Amino acid sequence: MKKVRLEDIANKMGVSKTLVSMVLNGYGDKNGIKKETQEKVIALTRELDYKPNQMARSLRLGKSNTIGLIVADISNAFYAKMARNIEDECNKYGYNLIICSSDEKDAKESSLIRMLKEKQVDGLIISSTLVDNSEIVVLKQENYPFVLVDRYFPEIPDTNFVIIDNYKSSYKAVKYLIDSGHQNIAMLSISPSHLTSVKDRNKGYFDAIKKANINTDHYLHCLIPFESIEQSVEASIERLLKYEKKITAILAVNQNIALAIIKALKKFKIKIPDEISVITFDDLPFFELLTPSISAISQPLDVISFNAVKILIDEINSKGSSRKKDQVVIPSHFILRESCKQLKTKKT
Amino acid sequence: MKKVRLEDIANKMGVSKTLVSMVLNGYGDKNGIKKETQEKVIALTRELDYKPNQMARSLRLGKSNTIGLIVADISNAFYAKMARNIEDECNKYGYNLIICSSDEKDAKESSLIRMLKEKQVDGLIISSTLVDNSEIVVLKQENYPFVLVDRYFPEIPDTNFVIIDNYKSSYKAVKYLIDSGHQNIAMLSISPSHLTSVKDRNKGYFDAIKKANINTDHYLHCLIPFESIEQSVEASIERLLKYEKKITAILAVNQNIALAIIKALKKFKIKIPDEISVITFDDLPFFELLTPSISAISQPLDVISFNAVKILIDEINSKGSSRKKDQVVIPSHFILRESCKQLKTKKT
DNA sequence: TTAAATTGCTAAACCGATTTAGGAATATTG
DNA sequence: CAATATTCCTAAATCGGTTTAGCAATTTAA
Repeated sequence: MKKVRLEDIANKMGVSKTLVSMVLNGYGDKNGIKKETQEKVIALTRELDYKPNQMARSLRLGKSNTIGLIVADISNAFYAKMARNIEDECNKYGYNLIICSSDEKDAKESSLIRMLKEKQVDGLIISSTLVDNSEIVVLKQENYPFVLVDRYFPEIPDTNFVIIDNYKSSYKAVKYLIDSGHQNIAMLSISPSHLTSVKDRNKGYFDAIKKANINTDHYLHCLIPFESIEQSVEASIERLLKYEKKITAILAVNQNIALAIIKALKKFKIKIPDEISVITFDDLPFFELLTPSISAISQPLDVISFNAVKILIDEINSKGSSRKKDQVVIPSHFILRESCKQLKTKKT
Repeated sequence: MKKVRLEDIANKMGVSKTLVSMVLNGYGDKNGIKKETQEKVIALTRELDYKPNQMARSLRLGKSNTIGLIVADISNAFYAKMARNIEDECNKYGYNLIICSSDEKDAKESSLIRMLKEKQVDGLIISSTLVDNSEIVVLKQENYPFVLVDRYFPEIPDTNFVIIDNYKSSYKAVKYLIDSGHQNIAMLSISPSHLTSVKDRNKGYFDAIKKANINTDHYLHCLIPFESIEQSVEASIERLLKYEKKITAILAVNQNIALAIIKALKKFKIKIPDEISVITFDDLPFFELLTPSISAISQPLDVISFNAVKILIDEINSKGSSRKKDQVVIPSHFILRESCKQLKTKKT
C-alpha cells in the first residue's frame, strides 16, 4: 500500500496539485476555486486517507512546527514534570517536542543544540548546563529563537529566560530556620556550581546566615559532585554529624540531594525533625507522603512552562524583526511541612 | 547571517553540489574524487560551519531518523524513566525521539499516531491505551514499524511487543502474602481495565487467592477510575476498612495507586505493615526511603527499553520484507521491603 | 595510432509539498 | 463587436539535499 501524495489526489481528480494544495490549506475561496471542486477534493482526500508529508511541507515553508527541549535528565521528576507542561503548552500552539537529556555535560549539550538545529526545530527551550556558553552565543548571533529555563547566563545580555527567584527563595527558607531558633544550619549544594540557579541559592543561604550573625562557617556549606550524589551526601552528612557544634537544620539545593539526605539520615538513624530539620528546593508529590513530610520550596512548573512556551512562540513568530527579550522571574512557594522543628517561637 | 547550504559550498569552491554531497557522505573515494578536492571540501565545510538540513535530507531519503514514543504521561515517573532509557538507546542508533503523552485517552492516542506518521517518524514505540485499536491495525496493514511496550493486543496477532510477565508477577506477590499468613487480601486495580497489563495483574491476583482457597470475595478487588485516583482510593480504603473481616494486605496495580494508598492509610492512621501490608507494582526510588519502605514488583525498564528499541530498529531496517515479529516477555523482580508483615512463618 | 579504459567530475531528476506568475474561457462593459 | 474583467485553474519554480546517468580529458592497451 503506497503512500498517497498530493499528486495522486490531483491526478485521480484530473486537476493540478496546486489546486489541491490550495483547497487543503483553506485557500480555496481566496483563489476562486469552485465550491463543487473544493468539496470533491475534500471528499477524495478523506476517501484516500491522505496524510500530508510534513517533511516536504516543512522544507518548503522553512518551518518544522517542532520545538527542541534540552534538560539535564528527563527521568528526573522535576524535568519530567516540566517537560509534560511544556508538551501541553506546545500542543496548544500546534508544535511538537523533541526532548533531549544533556546529563549536565557541556559537550553533550552543545552537540544536542547543533543536532536540533540540523533537524530544523523552530526554537529551543534549554535548561542549560554550559560553562562554555559559546553555542548559546551563536544562537543569539544567528537570532535563533530560544528560551532559557531554570538557569540563565548573566554574561549574555538580552536573552529570554524564565526562572524562579532562587536567591530570595533560599534566603527566605534559611531565614525561616533562623527565626525558628536554628543556629547551625548546613546547606548541601551541588558542584559544578556555575549554574545561576545554584549560585543564587548558595548566595541566599550565605546572606541569610551572615545577616543573622550566626555561624557562617563555610564548613557547613557542602558541595556534592553531580556524578556521585548518593555517596557524597552520605559522606558529607557523616562529616556534619561530627561537627564541633550540633547542626540542627539542612537546606538541600535540589530534590536529588534531598533524597540522598533523607536516605543518609535514615541510615544514620537521625530523626527528622527532632535532631535535624530539612528543607529542600523542588517539591515532589511524595515529600508530602514521607513521615515526617518534607518542607519544600516549590517551583510552579506550570507557570514556568506557560511562560517559556509563550515567549518562544512569540519569538518564532517575530523572527527577523529583533524582538525585545523577556526575562521572567517567578516567585516560588515555600511549603512548610513536618520536617521543620521550631527550636523557639518565632520572634515578633 | 544566512544559512549555509550545500550549494554555497559548491559555488564557493567552483565544483558541483553532487561532489560536495558525495564527499560529505563519505562516498568521495567510491566516486573517485581526488583526495585533494575532498580535503578542500571538508576544510570549507568546517570554515563555513555548514550544517546539513536534515529535513531536506530526510525528504529525499525517505527517512527521518526520528522515532515517536507514545506513553500515557511523560511526567509519570515510570514513563519518564522508560523514556530516558529509550532516548539513550535511540541515540546509540542515531535516532531522536519525539515523546507524546496520550493521557490514556483513545482519541488523543489515535491522533498522536496519525500526527507522528505525518511527521514521517521512522517508527513508533507505543504504550497503548486503545480500546478501539483500529489505528494499530492500520499500522500493521501498512507494515509501519512499531513496537508495543507495557501493553499489547492479543487480538492483533503478529505484532512486536515487550512486556513483563504481569500475570506471574502478580500471582507470585499475592502468593507471598498468602504464604505469610494473610487471608484477606485486597487489590486496588484500575479502570478502564481493558489493558492487558492490568487484566493479567488482576488475573494473577484472583488465581492466587482461588488456588489458596482463601477469601475470594470480589468486594476486595476495587477498580479505581483513572481520572480520580486519589479520591477513589481514599474511598475504597475507607470501604475496605469497614469490611466484615479484617483486611491485612493490599496489592496496588501501579505506582500511582500505591501513592494514593499510602496517603490514604496515613490519613486514616493505619500503620503499615502492622495493620495492613502493602505491595505495589512498579518501583520508585522513594519507595525505599519511606518508613516503612514499600515492597515492590520492579520492572527492569532498561531491559524493556533496550529490547523495544532494538526490535524497532531491526523492523525499520528490514522494512519491505515482512519480518518475523518479536514478542518479548521479561521477568520482573519482587523486592521485599518493610511494608510486608509475616503473620506466620512461611510454610515449608 | 586508434580504441578502450580510467579518472574526475557534473547536469538534471527527484523527494512532496507550496507559491508565483500567468493562461484560457466566459461574462461584462462601452 | 471589440475591449476589459472575471472565473477557474495550471505550469513551473522552489525548499536543500541525494542519486542517476553520463561526459570530457587523460591514460592504457592493442
